[in-house]
Amino acid sequence: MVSNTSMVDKLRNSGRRLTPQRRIILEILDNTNDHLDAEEVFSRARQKDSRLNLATVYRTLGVLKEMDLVDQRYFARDHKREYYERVHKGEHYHFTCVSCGEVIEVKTPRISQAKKEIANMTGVQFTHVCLCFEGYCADCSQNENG
Amino acid sequence: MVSNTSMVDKLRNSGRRLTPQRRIILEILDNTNDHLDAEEVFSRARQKDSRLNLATVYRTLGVLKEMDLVDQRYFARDHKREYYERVHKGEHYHFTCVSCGEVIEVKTPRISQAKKEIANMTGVQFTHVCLCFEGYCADCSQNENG
DNA sequence: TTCATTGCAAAATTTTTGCATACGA
DNA sequence: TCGTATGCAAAAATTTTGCAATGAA
Repeated sequence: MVSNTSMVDKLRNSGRRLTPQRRIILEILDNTNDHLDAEEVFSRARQKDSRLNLATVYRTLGVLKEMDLVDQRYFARDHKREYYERVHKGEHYHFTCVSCGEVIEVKTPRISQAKKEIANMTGVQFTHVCLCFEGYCADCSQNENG
Repeated sequence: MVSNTSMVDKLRNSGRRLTPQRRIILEILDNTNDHLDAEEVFSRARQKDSRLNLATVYRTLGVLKEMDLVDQRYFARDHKREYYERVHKGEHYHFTCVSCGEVIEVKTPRISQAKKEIANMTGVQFTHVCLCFEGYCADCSQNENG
């Protein structure tokens, strides 16, 4: 299953254990392009192990995030809910259509450019950027309004 | 009291009422440069009217946001908590120091540049961008690490 | 007078935590 | 074996909602 090996090693090398529950959650995240929230991960994981608990999902996602194996993001539509995705994709951001709810991944060099410039001018040092775009996707733009 | 008049007019013109509670909340937001969350607005408002309710604060902030009188933002430190500020400032974003918690306002043309480019390339139409920067401020950068 | 708004309390939502038990290394 | 991880249930934290009462226009 994909490059699970390195993930497994990372887990083990950090003194953590690879439990069946974690294996299930890792596999779910590895084999989807969707952006999942904890509840959705939970519901998919439950199909493989009906005793798996929501708290375990939260704890596992926390561990994976801490190890930089997954990114935790927010989307515009429901900003308070956390979504997770594997980190192997390059730098990218998300655009959420307020009409149909579609999430589009967008790439732009402007953000890291902004970071560099701000860092130079102010002396700050970035560790993280959280960015979400919101608006109408191309389809909804045409169909709904001008 | 600053440009309260226009705000008051806007409220009234939209068929809404200017209650004492709203007057208090408007005044608080108008006379501070701090970034306040609902709880903080509530606590300041309570000093002027001890019967004012937290639900009223949330409802009022919702109304003001809907009317574009205040911006609702998220900061890096506690991303789930909503903060509010008057909109009369120009386009700007926030950098939160993960070490000392300071919030710095930053300006950059790169974001609207990114929006234009993305819009041109994909046909999407932006309504909103939520962005927060996180890292070490200049002081903490020097004192803590390299 | 009328309908938007308030206060209050209760609910909703999402995430976290305590603790005894289970199990991976 | 030993300490990390799990399940469960209960708590936490933030925001929303129902409803009767209030009060701005």
